Amino acid sequence: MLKRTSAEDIRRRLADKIIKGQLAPGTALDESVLAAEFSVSRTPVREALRLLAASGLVAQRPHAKALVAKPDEAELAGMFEVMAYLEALCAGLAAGAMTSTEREALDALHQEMAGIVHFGDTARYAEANDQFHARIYEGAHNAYLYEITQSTRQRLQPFRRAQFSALGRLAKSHMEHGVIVEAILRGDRAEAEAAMRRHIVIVSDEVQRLGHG
Amino acid sequence: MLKRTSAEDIRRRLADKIIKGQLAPGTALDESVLAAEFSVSRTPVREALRLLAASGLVAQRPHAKALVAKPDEAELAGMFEVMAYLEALCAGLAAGAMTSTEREALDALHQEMAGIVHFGDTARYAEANDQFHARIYEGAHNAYLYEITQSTRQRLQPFRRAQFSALGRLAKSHMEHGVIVEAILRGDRAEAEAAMRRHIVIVSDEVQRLGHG
DNA sequence: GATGATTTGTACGTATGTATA
DNA sequence: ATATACATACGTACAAATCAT
Repeated sequence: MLKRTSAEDIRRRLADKIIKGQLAPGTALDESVLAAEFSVSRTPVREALRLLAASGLVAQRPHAKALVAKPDEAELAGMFEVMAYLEALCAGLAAGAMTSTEREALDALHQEMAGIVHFGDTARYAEANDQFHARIYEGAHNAYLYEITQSTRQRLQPFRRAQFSALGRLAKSHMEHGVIVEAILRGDRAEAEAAMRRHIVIVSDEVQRLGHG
Repeated sequence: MLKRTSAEDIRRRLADKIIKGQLAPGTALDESVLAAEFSVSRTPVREALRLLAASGLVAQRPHAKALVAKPDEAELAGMFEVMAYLEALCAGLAAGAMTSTEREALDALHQEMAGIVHFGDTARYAEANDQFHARIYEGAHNAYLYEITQSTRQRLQPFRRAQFSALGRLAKSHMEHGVIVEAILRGDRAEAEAAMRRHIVIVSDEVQRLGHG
């Protein structure tokens, strides 16, 4: 899927900015401005915006400026609900399908994250957390499931950014991971699924609580 | 999401052709040829192809012609696995969330399909079948779930086309639907989920059996 | 393996539709 | 409400890269 085109490059850079919160939901994306910013013509910018719209990060209407997607409360709740189910499915399948190498790598990463928690490095934890979940998605050994789960995660990322700032959330998150890892390592599909589901529901609740406050 | 642009129009028409099998998996899509066919320039055609690539119906590589997507056996199996899970999730949620109006409409459609089965009209049944499943997706009252389930269904459509040609499949399909409808009508989430899952697994097996020859 | 024909990728200009004064 | 300004949608020309020969 790698495309060495300017359009693909711009797509990736814009997606990064949206995911990292440098472009807040609701922000207007002017083609000419972006073209100047990236030193290209409007054509590849247009194509990048189209792709972002297709993946749901951007909302487009004919003849109107593209906006960074801004789902309302209900839409967000629905997406988090689906996210919980998808991640749970990944964890359950991973418990049954992961190779021993993958299981060891997951366990190693989990141990490593204990150290990050200890130092309270939220930025590094957030990064490792993405990797942790990605490894479980991969572990399900289902390319399509990986694709849609990762895509859903990306789409929700702008709204989960501050989650680890909450007091004690880092340590709790790591403990929840521990239950998931244990279940996956012993091949307990049902418990892996249930534990992941609980984990994501907690994250969703936390995020939506913060969103309201 | 409605776009009155030539690009969106072309996207829809191409998607239709792919879904209906008029453009077989693996077929090359030449931008200039399509432009001539639709009496427009290459620009809107390119954008349509980009959107189709994003939704997974076509595969694009830089500087190479776009091809109608042709997943291999393993990818197809993975997609069907996810499909079963997503549809089951929809059915389960629908059992709990549908309004009485929606329940009645679903039941009415199911009854109507009994007549279609009786006449053995496979084309009409296929159409009604899409509607049947779509109503259940809607009934889950989750816009995002609707979106990805429908998208997955579309992506699989080219590979499920001949399913109702199999002897007796029409009647069996309708019976399986009956179990699902009954569970949804009485609000039995677990059974609705399980019944839908069984239904999709049967369809998947049937399709993949036919695919092998 | 190199070269030419063909096709995609990008730039830019015009037309069309939207939004604001 | 009408008109003006402005951004997007589309068409066309050229550049770059692929793949067939």
